[in-house]
Amino acid sequence: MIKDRKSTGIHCSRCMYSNLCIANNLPEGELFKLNQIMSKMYIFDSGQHIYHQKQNAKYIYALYSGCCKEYYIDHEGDEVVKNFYFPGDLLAIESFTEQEYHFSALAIKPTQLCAIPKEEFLKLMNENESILKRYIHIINKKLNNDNSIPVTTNARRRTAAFLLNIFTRIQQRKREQNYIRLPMSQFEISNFLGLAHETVSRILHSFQKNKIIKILNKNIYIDDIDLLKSIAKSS
Amino acid sequence: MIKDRKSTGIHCSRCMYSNLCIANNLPEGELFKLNQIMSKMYIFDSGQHIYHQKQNAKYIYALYSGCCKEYYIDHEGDEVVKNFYFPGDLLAIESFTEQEYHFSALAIKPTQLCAIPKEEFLKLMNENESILKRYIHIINKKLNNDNSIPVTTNARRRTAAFLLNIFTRIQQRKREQNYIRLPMSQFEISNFLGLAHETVSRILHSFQKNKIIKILNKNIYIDDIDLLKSIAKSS
DNA sequence: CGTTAAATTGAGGTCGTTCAAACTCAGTGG
DNA sequence: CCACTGAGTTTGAACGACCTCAATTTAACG
Repeated sequence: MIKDRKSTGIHCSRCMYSNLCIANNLPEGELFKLNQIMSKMYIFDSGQHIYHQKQNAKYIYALYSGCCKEYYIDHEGDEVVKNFYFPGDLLAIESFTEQEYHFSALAIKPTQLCAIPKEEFLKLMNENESILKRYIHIINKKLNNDNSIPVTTNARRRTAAFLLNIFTRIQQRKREQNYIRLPMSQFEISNFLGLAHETVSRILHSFQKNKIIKILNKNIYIDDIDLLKSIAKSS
Repeated sequence: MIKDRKSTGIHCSRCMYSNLCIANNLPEGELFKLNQIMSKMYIFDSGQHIYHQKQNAKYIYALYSGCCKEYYIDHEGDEVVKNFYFPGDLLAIESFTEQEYHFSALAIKPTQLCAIPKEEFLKLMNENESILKRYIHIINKKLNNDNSIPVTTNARRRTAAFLLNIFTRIQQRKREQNYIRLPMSQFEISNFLGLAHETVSRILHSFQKNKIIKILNKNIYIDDIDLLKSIAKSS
């Protein structure tokens, strides 16, 4: 569903997550111009697609609320999850200078997104130094973080790194919370980590046995974050 | 060693690889300004460092000739190779908005680099739309290519994908060449692919046995690129 | 030509996968 | 309110890919 952004009352200056997003630290004039070009909100239910691979890419998106997964289907027909996105994250920036979206994006929670028209945004960057700097900074962070889970390590380490990554990102958004309500299934986690879903299940339960985490339905409580960190680092 | 770039006679307008680099398709005025800020050439022998992790990051670099590896040392003290770079490639862009370099870079061939001062370059991007567009395009390509070898696949597939990647990049630079002179050791390849170096050796020789490649010292001849491609795709 | 690094080859062990089956839980309809 | 359903998860067992360790051969370079 598409809504007029202004009618929703949503504005970067009132957004809880603007500090994570493009709007962070922008001078008032640039913030105003940025909101001018973001005229639309896209709203999706769980299970709905934001966009499909190879679809014409007119927008990038700032996630306002909810959660998405970005994925593609490989040659064997298996899903490969490239990333998960939370409020304040930008979607589709890897397709910014491309005609078509590289991946597909799907809402795994009810999700609202601010649509950023690429043409107008490029012009804004050209004319506003703070927006340019901010955008390049965001791309650079993506360049560094997307590689944060090493190419190859054992499954325990990958899984620990994943939990920490999600936990950190949720902590940044909601303060003082020692548990994660994982929005994605273990199957999706396994497709993200490149592991069998049985392996993910086994490792989560071995973490629980070692009193590192506690699993209650989809809630995961972090009991020993230091141990989790040491597992994520060392082999 | 550092040289004055002008004195070397090097200029984007005469560079064989400018089409791969920032200079691609720039209007003359922007090309001129770009060359104005690139006042220095950095020259290294094999085995010398371009920069070290955590070193103050004043420049990004355009590789003019030679070859580099980008790497870091993990918590176990093992080398993790993030990428290899060829003429026309940009180094250190992931540190563009950071104080310090994220990784270390080392010449694995005698190498010349055009140093691009970050501050001046940012100003250029702000004032010149073509340079901005071009740079964002380059970052986006990096974002997409760095993830081109899937998180997890079997060693055969990774190795095939690696050979194709290197082969394609060398083909782009030197026309009509059905062999690769690999500038990096099998040990470095294994550190890039996240495999044991013995595994890399075994797989290369299994490719040779299957008449996909021919290995002569460090030269690798591609005899059946279609088969190599199909290995890189399917599991 | 000699020294050292790089590559090859083999054997054994381990981690993660695959296949199969059982279980849990939320949602649906009777 | 309860049985049924199906997706998601758990658990077990066996296999196989890749790693590790060790020994040897080959290539690189002063």
